[in-house]
Amino acid sequence: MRKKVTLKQLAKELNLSISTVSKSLKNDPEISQKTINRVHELANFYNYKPNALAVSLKSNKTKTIGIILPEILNHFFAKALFGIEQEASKSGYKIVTCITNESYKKEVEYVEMLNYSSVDGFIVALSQETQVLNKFDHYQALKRENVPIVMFDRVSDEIDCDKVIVDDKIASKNAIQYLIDTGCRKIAVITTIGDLSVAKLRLEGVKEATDQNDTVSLVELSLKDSSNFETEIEKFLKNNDVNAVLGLDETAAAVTINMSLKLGYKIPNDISVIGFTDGLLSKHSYPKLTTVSQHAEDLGAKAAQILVNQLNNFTENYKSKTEVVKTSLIIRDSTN
Amino acid sequence: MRKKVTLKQLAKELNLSISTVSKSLKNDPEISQKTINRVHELANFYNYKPNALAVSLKSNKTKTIGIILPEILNHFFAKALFGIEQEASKSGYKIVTCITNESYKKEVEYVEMLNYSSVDGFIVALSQETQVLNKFDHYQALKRENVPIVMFDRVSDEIDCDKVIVDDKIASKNAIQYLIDTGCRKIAVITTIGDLSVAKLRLEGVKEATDQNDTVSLVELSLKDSSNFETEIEKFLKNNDVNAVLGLDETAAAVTINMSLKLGYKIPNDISVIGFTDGLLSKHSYPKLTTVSQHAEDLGAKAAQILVNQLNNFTENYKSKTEVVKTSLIIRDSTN
DNA sequence: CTGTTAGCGCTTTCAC
DNA sequence: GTGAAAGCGCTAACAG
Repeated sequence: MRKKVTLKQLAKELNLSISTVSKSLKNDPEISQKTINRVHELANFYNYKPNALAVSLKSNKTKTIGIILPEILNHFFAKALFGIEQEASKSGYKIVTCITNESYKKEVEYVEMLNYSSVDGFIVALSQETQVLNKFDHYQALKRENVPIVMFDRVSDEIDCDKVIVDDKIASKNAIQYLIDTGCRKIAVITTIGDLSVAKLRLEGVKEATDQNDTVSLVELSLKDSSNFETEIEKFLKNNDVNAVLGLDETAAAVTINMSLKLGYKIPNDISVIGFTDGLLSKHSYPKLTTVSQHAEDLGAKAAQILVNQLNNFTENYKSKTEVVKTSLIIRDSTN
Repeated sequence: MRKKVTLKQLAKELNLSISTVSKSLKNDPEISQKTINRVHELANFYNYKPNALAVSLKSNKTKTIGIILPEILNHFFAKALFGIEQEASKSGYKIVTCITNESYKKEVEYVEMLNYSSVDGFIVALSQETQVLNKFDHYQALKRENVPIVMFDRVSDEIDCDKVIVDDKIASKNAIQYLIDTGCRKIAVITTIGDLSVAKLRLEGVKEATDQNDTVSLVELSLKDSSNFETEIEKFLKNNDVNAVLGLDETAAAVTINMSLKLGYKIPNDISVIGFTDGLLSKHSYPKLTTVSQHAEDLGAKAAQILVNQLNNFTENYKSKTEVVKTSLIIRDSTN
């Protein structure tokens, strides 16, 4: 078993002191060029790398970012994680990923654990339960210790930190407007995530669009986790003769498509469907689903960028901002 | 800015030595109950938690597992990651996730970085490029340092370590057999991942099944990353009058379904489709896709379990094993 | 029972 | 130019 080389061993072998070796490796001008060369040579030979743990203990920096996600099987968060990882690794940061499964308790545990593992900062998307309970002591604790936090997508006004969100309200307003413009008059809004902040914003956008237009009628269906989405949506579609559906989340949109097909409706001739989604569903579904793309990767990358920036230019009195990433309505032609 | 409390500060405030405080916190029987109580009280008051970095530096254990994944947008790996995270966190391990984007160079960099960050062990799925180049020095280096590695799904015979794989060969054999049993005689095999070890195994299974049955004819389509999958598959389906397709990966299967529908084929009446996939595609597609489920979560969980086990019972001479997780053919009735 | 000491691997100040 | 020494926060062997 070959162990990792330490400064001590290099020093011994070179008949130098540890501090001289350390300085040489940093090309400190104090040290003679000759010594520097000798040290580098041996260090290369042994493929010396400083022990990150020791460096961290000394510097109080770990070059590690803690990531708190509610889920990972949801493609939106997988994409966001990808964006985060790409951006973080560019700046030499590692990411420690924790998945709360939408549980408040797990979220608290993870935040504490990562904090005691001395991550340099956090990127967080709140769990559903946390948003419902509205309890954020675990983040306030971080703030007190001046640990930078960047929240994305699932955020809360009660925490003063940088945030990266999507323009949900405008996006859903635009989506509805698009449906209206293409001639839809009876529009349904279906969601399986009514509890979340994002769903509320999206609904506001819907209201704004329809309020300006009294020839349009609106029906809503909000499904709980416990219900059978397929059955409920099928029933809903049968009972409400709508000519368009806006799915506020990917599941709602996908199930709507499938149930429409099952009922023999032609898309988009009989019924138009738009979904909030970044998933494969929409990419590979047939007929193609028109979607509000949330640019999850950008969202994640942006969050990482902001955090890394903060970590690199630490300032005592920092004023936090909220960055809004624009969505886009991706219209996919189903005849293609 | 409130900083974290250290043993030193507790000791000072209690007029005790650091070591007495340290022992008290561990309820060392050497220490008087009274002292123990005093210490615990103050520690609770300050919400003391040992500095993980210092503990790691001392113990040479970080309670951290390095995860090397080729991608994360692929649902299979997202599920595997989920399984890993769940299992690891059960045992108090954190995971540091790195995504190679199928690049050999990035893989090497990440492995080295994580190793110098002193992760306790690795869970790896090889990148495509690494499998093609067949270069594994970065893992041999770990082996020399006795760092445990568990590989899953994308593995190599050239590295002696624990492996968790899926019974790809048997699975595809069974899938083909199922198609034959349900009356298919002209069967196509389509893949977009021809380079990977798993694809090769799956193809072997196909051959075994068809070799035993000379009334069955087989056509193959292997697509490169560069080609336009949709166009190619559509053309292929038009030119080959097959009555069944086995997609060796999710993309192949999904695109096949879509193109079949586009061409007006009824599934499964005109054409049967089975796909190797664990994705949402199959879950939400309509008509339902019959799939070979690779139990990605189980795969990840198993890998984590094996690694944690090794980490907890370190033995100098360990004989590595390969664990095979069974797939299952999930037959989804499209009329339902 | 409690305290002293050394050491994990590194950085950095201050002497020589 | 080089080295000794202190210290990051913790553990553990050893003394008292």
